[in-house]
Amino acid sequence: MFQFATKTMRQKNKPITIDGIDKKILRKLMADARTPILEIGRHVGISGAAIHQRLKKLEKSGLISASRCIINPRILGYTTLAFVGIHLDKSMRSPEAVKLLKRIPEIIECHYTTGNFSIFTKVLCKNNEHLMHLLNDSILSISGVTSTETFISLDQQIDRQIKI
Amino acid sequence: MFQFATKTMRQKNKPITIDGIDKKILRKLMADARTPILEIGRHVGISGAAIHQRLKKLEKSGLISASRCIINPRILGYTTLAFVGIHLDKSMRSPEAVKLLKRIPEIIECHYTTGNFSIFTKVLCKNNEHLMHLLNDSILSISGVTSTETFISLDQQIDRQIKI
DNA sequence: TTTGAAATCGGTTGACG
DNA sequence: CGTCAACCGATTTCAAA
Repeated sequence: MFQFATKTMRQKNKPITIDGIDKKILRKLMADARTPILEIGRHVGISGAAIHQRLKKLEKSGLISASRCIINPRILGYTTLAFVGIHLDKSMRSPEAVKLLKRIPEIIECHYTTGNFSIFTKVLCKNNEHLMHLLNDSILSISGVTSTETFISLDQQIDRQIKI
Repeated sequence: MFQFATKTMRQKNKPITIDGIDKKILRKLMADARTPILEIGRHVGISGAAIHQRLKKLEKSGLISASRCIINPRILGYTTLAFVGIHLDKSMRSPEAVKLLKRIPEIIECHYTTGNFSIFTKVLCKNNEHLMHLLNDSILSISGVTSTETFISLDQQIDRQIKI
């Protein structure tokens, strides 16, 4: 099976230009990472060997950065998705805070941001009570975190990658 | 090759309990969706056929919802990631706005949220100038959108799925 | 870049413990 | 749930166009 290189295996990225065939390959694999190379080949009208080579090129360029199976958190009882903006005391060094945030499994994204917050996170909880404990017991207990603002996702209407 | 079922093929989700072997399978596939079933089998110490059966179970449960290859937008020149909160006029029906937002390819996430915004989005742009045009020409030009607030991601420190 | 062929390996199924 | 065996299809490599 064609397998994408891991980070440590990967060489320095090469500049790349992608054509229509590359786009078709990417679209197929963005929809289903396990689409067989031969099936892609039949779809775009060239041989599997050619798809294989193009895939190696796309991978070396860094454009394909990973392939993941996507877990539906609802099935595990995680039904609350929220965004949490974090205000840090100006005496607090952000990297320290982020180091501690990385240990909190409910935090699935964390960004340094411009605007009203020092740090902006996306979190996944079982329910609102779980979210409350996450805020009070985990996030607000980090020294330097002065306050948070929470935006609970009531319904996600769009979830997609960059358009190819 | 093992391929995950598409949405239309999938049956109604069944309740599920997952054990340690299931967790190992999931972790492998979350890291690389193209890991061969036989390799997973060698890793956890059971046959490929058994892994195959478990995978079908995990898929039917809905826990594995997709498998995607992940594109690195930077390679295509998209270097600006931002969160944009949107305020809607109370006369505007949100579904209308969302319908229009879906047509904007730079918007990769869109949520109805609690808190200060009607709608909260995640957007991907080539640079700050592109972001400015997205805000002024695309988002703010939607009728009912009264104002936006932008949080540009300066650096993403965490990006992961739910912990299994 | 693409191809076809050859060799190797993986996915899938069914019968059975 | 698990194995094994058998079949079929996919991946990978390479010489050649």
